[in-house]
Amino acid sequence: MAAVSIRDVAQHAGVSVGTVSNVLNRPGEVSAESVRRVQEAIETLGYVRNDAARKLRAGVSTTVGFVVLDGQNPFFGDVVRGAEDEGSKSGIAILYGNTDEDPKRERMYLDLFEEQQVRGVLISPYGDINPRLERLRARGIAAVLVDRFSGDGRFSSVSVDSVTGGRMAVEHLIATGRRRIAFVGGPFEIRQVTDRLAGARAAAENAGEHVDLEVVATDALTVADGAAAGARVMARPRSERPDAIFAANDLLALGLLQALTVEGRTLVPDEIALIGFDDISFAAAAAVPLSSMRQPSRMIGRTALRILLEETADPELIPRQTVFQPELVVRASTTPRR
Amino acid sequence: MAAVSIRDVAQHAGVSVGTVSNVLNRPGEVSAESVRRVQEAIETLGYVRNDAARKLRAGVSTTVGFVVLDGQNPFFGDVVRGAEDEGSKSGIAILYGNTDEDPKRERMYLDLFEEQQVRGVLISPYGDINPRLERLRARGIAAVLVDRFSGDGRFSSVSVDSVTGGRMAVEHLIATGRRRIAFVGGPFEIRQVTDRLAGARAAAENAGEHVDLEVVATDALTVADGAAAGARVMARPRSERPDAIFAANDLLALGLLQALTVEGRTLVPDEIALIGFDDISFAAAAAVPLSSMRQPSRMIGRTALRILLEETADPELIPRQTVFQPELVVRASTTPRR
DNA sequence: AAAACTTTATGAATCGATTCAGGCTCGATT
DNA sequence: AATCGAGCCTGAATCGATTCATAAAGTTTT
Repeated sequence: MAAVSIRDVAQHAGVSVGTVSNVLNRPGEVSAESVRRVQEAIETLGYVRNDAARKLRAGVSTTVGFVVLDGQNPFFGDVVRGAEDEGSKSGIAILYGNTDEDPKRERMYLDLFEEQQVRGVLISPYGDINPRLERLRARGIAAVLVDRFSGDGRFSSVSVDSVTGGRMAVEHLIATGRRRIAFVGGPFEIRQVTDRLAGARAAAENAGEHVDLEVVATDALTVADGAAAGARVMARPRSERPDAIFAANDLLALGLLQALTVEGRTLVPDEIALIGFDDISFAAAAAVPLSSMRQPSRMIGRTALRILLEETADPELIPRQTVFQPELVVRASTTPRR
Repeated sequence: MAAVSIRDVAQHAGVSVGTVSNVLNRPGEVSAESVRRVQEAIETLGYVRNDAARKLRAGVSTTVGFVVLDGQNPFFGDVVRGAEDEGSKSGIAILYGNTDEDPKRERMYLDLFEEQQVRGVLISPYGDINPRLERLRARGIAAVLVDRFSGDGRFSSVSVDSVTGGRMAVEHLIATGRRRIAFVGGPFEIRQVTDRLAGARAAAENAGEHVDLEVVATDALTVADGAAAGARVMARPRSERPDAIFAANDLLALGLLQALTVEGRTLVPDEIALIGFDDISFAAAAAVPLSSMRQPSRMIGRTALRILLEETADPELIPRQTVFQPELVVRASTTPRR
């Protein structure tokens, strides 16, 4: 418990505590000699700033909270990594919370972050979270929505156009000759899921000819749920199966891929084409390399954190919506071997 | 900035600040009436405890730092998730830092966590980190090594027996008839890598007959490095290639799997058997389902956090090493189709 | 040489929760 | 009636960094 405080440093350097604080925070206003002496004292005593005291007095925090929908999903791993990179430029650390699509956990983490008085919150929300975020804002804690468009414009957001992404995915399936398409995804409390489905519907309706679009609902966006959905599809007689599946994310798609096999032979892509969403790094390495809608995940994280810091620096800023466009990545899972 | 402090609550409830604090921290010593009034005041004013002030005065923190070697690796995602689960039981949040095998970043995060005066630190270290951790300990911050055995017993650790894992993996390769084995992994600053190699060497030496074991070094444990290593192997004449590869982790193995193809046909497992380490959830969904050494990743995280909390509660505790055994998971990548 | 600035340093007040020595009430004990 | 103790409450002191009004020293201007 060798608690070395700023007072000890001041004493050792033969200056006042105010001067030490100035060396730490605005070295320009201190003489070179004092800076040298203080720095030497810091060195020899092994002084480390007490962030709690700093936060208490100055009201500034060096942590940002990040509430993530699904920590297991490499997509969010990449997003967090982007935020982390951007944060480390300015000494910001990430307080991390994984909700696993559970509103209770979501609330818990927001409470925790409020107690911590984080500088701001990045959140990929489950359901409607605005009232809770408004309250944080009233306390001076900004929030930026990640991977979710802020419909009412009350908060800044960084997202990918999921509707367009859904449309592009299904257009691709139609272009490669598929007509009986299934959308696999859920729960529908997650906005990205409904958006991707909406885009898929639009594509099906605007196709020149008739296209079936059925919805296979899942409880969560995981590999296991994908496999379960795939098993349900496989349980049907062959003629009633879709000839293409658009999965709401790559985890579901990888699960589906595992399930869509008969006697060791996969039905993908010949009988059933399969496309996912996110283009996580494992999509390319899948049993059948997976076509997917790529999101610039790392850039989403970087951008979200940058906007958050800008907004906390200047609270006058008006919320702004940043929307990236997804990119179609075609691989074997939608390319029939002739 | 409606900063509601304990003072406001006290005033509203008509009691002193001391009483409010007591209601918050030891409600048993306060009359039922006071508890009621204070709670009502907290409710109506929307009071939230200021963790910075609490930390400053009481010296207790509700955050734990977690320094992770590679945030992109789903294995660590699982470990973090385990720690998070265990922490949320007692209102502990995770401050997250990803070093990406960079000692500078590792130091940066430890500095940051020290400033934050976290309750303790979980770390999967790169290279030798003991002196730095000793310093944290002197400051009252405990540390538990994750996924790394603490050789000198100075700190508690939770890990998997990597030597045994390496041995089991190579024994499996030998048992399925392979004799020219390559170990792909690096950098050797990472203890797990050297341990797995040591295990592999032991297996090769103790095999009844002669077994070749070559080492193909990589710069990092990523899919990209695995692919690069695979390309180097493929550049050799066919007769000089190994007939089995043990990759230091699954990311490398997945990269290798991508590289080990000739004209669209994979050499795995017929010409080259391939086994990884970690059994991340994507191993099963790979192009050729990947054999791997499974680690109980989530349990590692839970256990590490539990031990950390126990140690911070009672500093007298002696460091202890928890070692789980890995489990061989055989899939197609080491099972030759006859 | 006096006046007017600059530059730099000082140290007390402050942030909000916790702690703890001391005080008050009221019923029980002597 | 005096004393004691239990139960509860009070409020000042405290944690460590920052801030800011004030002062001291040094430099330039008149």
